[in-house]
Amino acid sequence: MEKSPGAAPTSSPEEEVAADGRGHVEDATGQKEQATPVVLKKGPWTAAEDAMLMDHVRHHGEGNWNAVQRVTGLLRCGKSCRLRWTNHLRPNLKKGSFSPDEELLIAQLHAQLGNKWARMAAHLPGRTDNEIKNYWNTRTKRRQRAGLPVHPPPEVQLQLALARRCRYDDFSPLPSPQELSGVQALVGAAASAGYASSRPAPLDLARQLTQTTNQQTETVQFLSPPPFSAPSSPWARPFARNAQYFQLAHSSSPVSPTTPDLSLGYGARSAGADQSRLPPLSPSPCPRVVELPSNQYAQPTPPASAAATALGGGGAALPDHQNAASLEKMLRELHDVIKVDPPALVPASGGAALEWHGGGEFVSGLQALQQHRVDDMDTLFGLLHPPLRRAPETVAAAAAGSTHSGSTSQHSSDDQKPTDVVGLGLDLDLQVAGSTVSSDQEDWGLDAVCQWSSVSRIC
DNA sequence: AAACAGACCAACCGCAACTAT
DNA sequence: GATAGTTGCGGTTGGTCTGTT
Repeated sequence: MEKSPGAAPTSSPEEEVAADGRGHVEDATGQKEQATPVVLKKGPWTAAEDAMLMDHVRHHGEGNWNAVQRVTGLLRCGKSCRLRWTNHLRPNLKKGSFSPDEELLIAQLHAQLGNKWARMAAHLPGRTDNEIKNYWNTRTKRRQRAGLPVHPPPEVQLQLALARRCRYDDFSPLPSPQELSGVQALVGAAASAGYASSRPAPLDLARQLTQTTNQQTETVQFLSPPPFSAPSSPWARPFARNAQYFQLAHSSSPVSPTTPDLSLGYGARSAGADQSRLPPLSPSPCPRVVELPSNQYAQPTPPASAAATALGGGGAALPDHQNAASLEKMLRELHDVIKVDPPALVPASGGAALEWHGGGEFVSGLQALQQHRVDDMDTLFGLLHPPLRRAPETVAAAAAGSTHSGSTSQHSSDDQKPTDVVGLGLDLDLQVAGSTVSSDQEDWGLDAVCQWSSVSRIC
């Protein structure tokens, strides 16, 4: 796909324009407006031109680009020479696709800086502003076409915040529920449109995951999107294309051995880039968090994901709704946006009510969680911003109501579940009917019929 | 196999800031 | 201080490639 810098010339004489660097160009008839114009070439550079430019820089150094034409006779304006050198010829340029780390960093930088490509490039050694700009624009376009927000989805923002906490002890604020309102908007739209049924998961995530990840303990991405997320959203499509980034990341990952856990469900394209020089802004592995059992995905859903799980985890038929198609699309996008994990854990006898009161605490419902998750959730909450920690009474309630004493390592995958609720700022009262949860984590919820009976409260 | 659409990339353009005269 | 020249930046365009219909 990538064109070589020295691609064969495609410019024809018609592509050449007369210019002396001060805007003297041919008129429509080809007549020169000046008597002695220098005809400067446009279009792709040839290998010979590259060689001339490189030779010039070698002998005269960078800068004074307008002199290149005078000194070497190269029929390119200074601007063009500078661009060519900067973007293609200068040493230490990193060619190839962006690594997941770089993509993460770009997303973060763009959220902070906006379209300041040059400043962003300063954080990405070997990358050019043009490269970053192109990268971002293609994704922006894609997302806009899909009617999705341009910036990373909420869980990515949360992920970034968590990564900072893990790696740099950075306790800057987590995304607020307000900042995460995009997800709620989708959920609310679904609710207000009367969507009260479940749909089949875009893909049978849990089953696939159960089959593919139960054998061994892997390093998994903390709060990562599900590995087989339906590629209906632009955030998820690249993920689907590069599933190796987003699934279980072995230490021997061919992609990014040093940064296996923070790849995102958006935009990853290729591997092999040097990961060793990440600037401080780049999130990176968080060993004390990411070493999770491989059955993480097969375990009960985070309360947070419960919202989306209710949409995607059930096996019932599509709703008989006149807008079912559009809703289906919307909900699928929602599913992608929040990167739903397998269906929610619920007590065998009924529904689990989980409430998140925007910036407050979990105040109810956690007793439905089982004992063996408590310690891990505590660990998780310890990573979060203090206001997001669980209320002590909730912890106690969860402990009291538990009947399991499974090992932490076995069930730490649940860490992320409550966090999802917190991070996504969802105020849910999710009821999952018709499902039972066995102690066997593989059984839960796949065939449940989920209902959004109280979803309107979100709005 | 052909047509089409989307993704990706290189390069150009215009403008603004900076520097030299 | 005014002007010209240079450099840097961001927006945009057009070509090529790839995947899909």
